[in-house]
Amino acid sequence: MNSTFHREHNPLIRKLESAIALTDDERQALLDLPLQLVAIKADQDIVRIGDRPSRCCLLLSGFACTYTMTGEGKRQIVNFHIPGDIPDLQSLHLRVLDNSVATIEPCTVGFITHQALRDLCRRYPRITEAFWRNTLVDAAIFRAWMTSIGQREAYDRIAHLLCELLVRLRAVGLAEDHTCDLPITQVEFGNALGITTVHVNRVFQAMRADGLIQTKGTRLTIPDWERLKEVGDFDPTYLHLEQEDATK
Amino acid sequence: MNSTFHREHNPLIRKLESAIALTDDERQALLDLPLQLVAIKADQDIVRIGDRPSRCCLLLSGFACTYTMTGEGKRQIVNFHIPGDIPDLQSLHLRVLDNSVATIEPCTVGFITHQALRDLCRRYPRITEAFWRNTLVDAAIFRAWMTSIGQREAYDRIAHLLCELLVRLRAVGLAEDHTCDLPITQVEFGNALGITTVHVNRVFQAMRADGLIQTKGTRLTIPDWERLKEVGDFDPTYLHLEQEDATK
DNA sequence: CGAAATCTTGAGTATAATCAAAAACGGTGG
DNA sequence: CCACCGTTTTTGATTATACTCAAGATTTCG
Repeated sequence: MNSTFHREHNPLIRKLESAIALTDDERQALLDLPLQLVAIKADQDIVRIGDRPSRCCLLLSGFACTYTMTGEGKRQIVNFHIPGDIPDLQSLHLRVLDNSVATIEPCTVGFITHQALRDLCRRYPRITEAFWRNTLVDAAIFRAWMTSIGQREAYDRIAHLLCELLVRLRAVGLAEDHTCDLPITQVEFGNALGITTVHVNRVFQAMRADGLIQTKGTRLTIPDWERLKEVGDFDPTYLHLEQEDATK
Repeated sequence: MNSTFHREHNPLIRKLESAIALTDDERQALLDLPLQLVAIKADQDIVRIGDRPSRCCLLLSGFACTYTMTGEGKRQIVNFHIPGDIPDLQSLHLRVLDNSVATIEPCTVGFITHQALRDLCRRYPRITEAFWRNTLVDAAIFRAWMTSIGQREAYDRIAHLLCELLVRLRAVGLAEDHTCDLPITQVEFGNALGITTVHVNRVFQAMRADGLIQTKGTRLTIPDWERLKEVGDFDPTYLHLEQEDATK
């Protein structure tokens, strides 16, 4: 549980390298980061709103999500997380968490102390920039989701989210060209898109009937990527993936 | 137009100081930042989606907003900006802008080159942190808006936004306890909240009838702050204002 | 195999959208 | 100071997307 496995840092390093070229020193410093590895069951909070954490969590395997709750008990998922993400990186500079992070399926996470991250940032300003940049891409995703939730009808909204997830998964090698494993339930899609589960279900059926998506179990296949992109009004610019091939 | 007026930096310095205590050196470095002052008319884009800017804009006076457009031409405002904000600070690390920024009323902005900001950050890591923190607070605002748009009905959504705006304006000295000047039209409220102008209007009337708000011209008065907070399910934590008095 | 979670279906309803047009407001210039 | 024009706000009638509630089917997993 408390051991440090350097190889586990790979998803993070891969993600940082997609934005900036790391020197050997910088890569080594990242590999030397002490990680506390923890396996977490499905549907468990990793961190909770109101916490004042002294560490961040690096998602190493599995899907997770960031969410908030209204006073009436309604849940809004504001982002999904895939391996390589640090869902609570903002806690490095914001004392109190204004959201919770939960697993969607069984996950392994690596906890990194703020102290270790601060030392790393102090020594390697380019790593600071890369981390900062990551939080800026998250913010861009928030803007895109807000636009979808505020302005698009449910059908297009779902199409947009599916496009985003496929592109993000491809960027970390977790999806083939037009198919991927999505452990997200219809309840969770509803929580993310601001629509009820019942309506998510009806829209999914319509999309299947229209030949836009195919599902078996958690496996999602996109028969016609161009058409899905068009329906979802999807422009991947906001994901700021520098290697363009991932977004095609 | 191209002159440098040190006194104009004040809104930025005030904002940074609300989060971290600046040393004299740091404050002086901020005062020495070269600013290109520009006056901009109402309803003009300051920067536009797709741009690859080489400078950021510091809002010195007036209201502005960040927005995106869907392919169908619908507009989503994702944030309002008040003096002291740097609406496009993310362009320092994300090459392409994925949103536009526009004035809402006549504004004065100060353009700061990326070069100058990078030099400043290199020399003063704590200023880097303060800037990073600012972008993290913006992201927190995005999360809060997403929750509102996705989960709250129009009436509560408007109440929540009015609470946020009043608290933010108080934090920069632009509002008294329970009243402020809001140059935001009902069209713009609709664009920000994901509801139509017609519906915004009907909800405003209901809120006036319920004694939740009073308006004359652009002047907004909140007769019962506690009740508005309750209706809007407003918890100011996400604004991460360290001086708590502003949020009461 | 069996319980729990997830997905699906149906009927009735509500919040908010749409479309169209009128009233009020705010600033400008004669 | 008042007339005028564009913007913003307001009103009305109709429609639609999505919600609610409730229950049944299916899948998943221990």
